[in-house]
Amino acid sequence: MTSSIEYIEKLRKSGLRPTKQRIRICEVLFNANETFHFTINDLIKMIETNTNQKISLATVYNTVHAFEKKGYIKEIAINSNQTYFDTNTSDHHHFFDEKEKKLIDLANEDVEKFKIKKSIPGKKIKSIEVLVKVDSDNQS
Amino acid sequence: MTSSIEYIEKLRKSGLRPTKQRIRICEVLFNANETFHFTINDLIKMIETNTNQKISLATVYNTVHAFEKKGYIKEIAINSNQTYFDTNTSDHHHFFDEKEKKLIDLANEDVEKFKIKKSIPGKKIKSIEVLVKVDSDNQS
DNA sequence: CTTATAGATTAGAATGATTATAATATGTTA
DNA sequence: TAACATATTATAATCATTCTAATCTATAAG
Repeated sequence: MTSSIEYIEKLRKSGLRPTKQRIRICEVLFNANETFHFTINDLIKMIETNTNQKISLATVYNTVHAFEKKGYIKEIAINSNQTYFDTNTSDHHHFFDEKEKKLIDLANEDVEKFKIKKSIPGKKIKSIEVLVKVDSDNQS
Repeated sequence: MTSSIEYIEKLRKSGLRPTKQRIRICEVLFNANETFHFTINDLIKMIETNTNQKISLATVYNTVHAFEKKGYIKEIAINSNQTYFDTNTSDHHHFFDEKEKKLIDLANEDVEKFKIKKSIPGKKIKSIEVLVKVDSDNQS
């Protein structure tokens, strides 16, 4: 459990005004014991849990994008009609079950190190993401 | 250049009726010298080039999904508001320039082989996709 | 060659995530 | 405390994608 005072500090330090809404979103995202994946909709449901405070949809989008820009959360590259985010900002990868639309962390240590042997002139690598799509074992 | 007769065969063989629209889409997708990446919108523009034939948006979506299911094209896992497809169905990876929304092929040979050291009970691996996000060299 | 019909195409409406707008509220600095 | 830049909000707008249900067509059977 991190107190809201620390979130206020955190927000201020990165140039984001510590508003009620942002602090609440910090609590929801960063008080959990483990990191997790979420969509905007998931987040809204979590925000509304144990609170009668409601946060406008627009604010949730704005805040999530602001947090992403500051590196507090990461967007995950998958094909889905909804955007998935991850509170685990460390370097790691994912399994994705397309049927259940479920993401599972794949630690960096669980992927053998590999190098990209090609480069693009004028461009530099920002990130490398491995997405392992999985399917149920029992094929019908 | 593949003649439309071959596309008719190809479609019939996979249980898809060879309609004017599907044949035209085959021509656009598979007559090119090199494989390429496209969105539905790109495809519509290509279809309308050099032809006065118009294909309904719904048909383009239906056909693209049918072709994907048959394995003629592949969907690429990236974060974008639009879905990207690839006429290169072989095992390979991608660079992605988020600013320019541009995909570049990354051949399998250009990625060092690596193993996934973790598995998920009851699930089996369907595909492994590496996405290398790139950025302009000259940072402002 | 006709006909019957399952499957395909179509225009347009519906959906749903995301973004824009512009009015109101609030944190911060002087 | 005032002034102002920034944030929040409800709502509308956007835009890709999917749905609908009417019309059309490839094809298999007679």
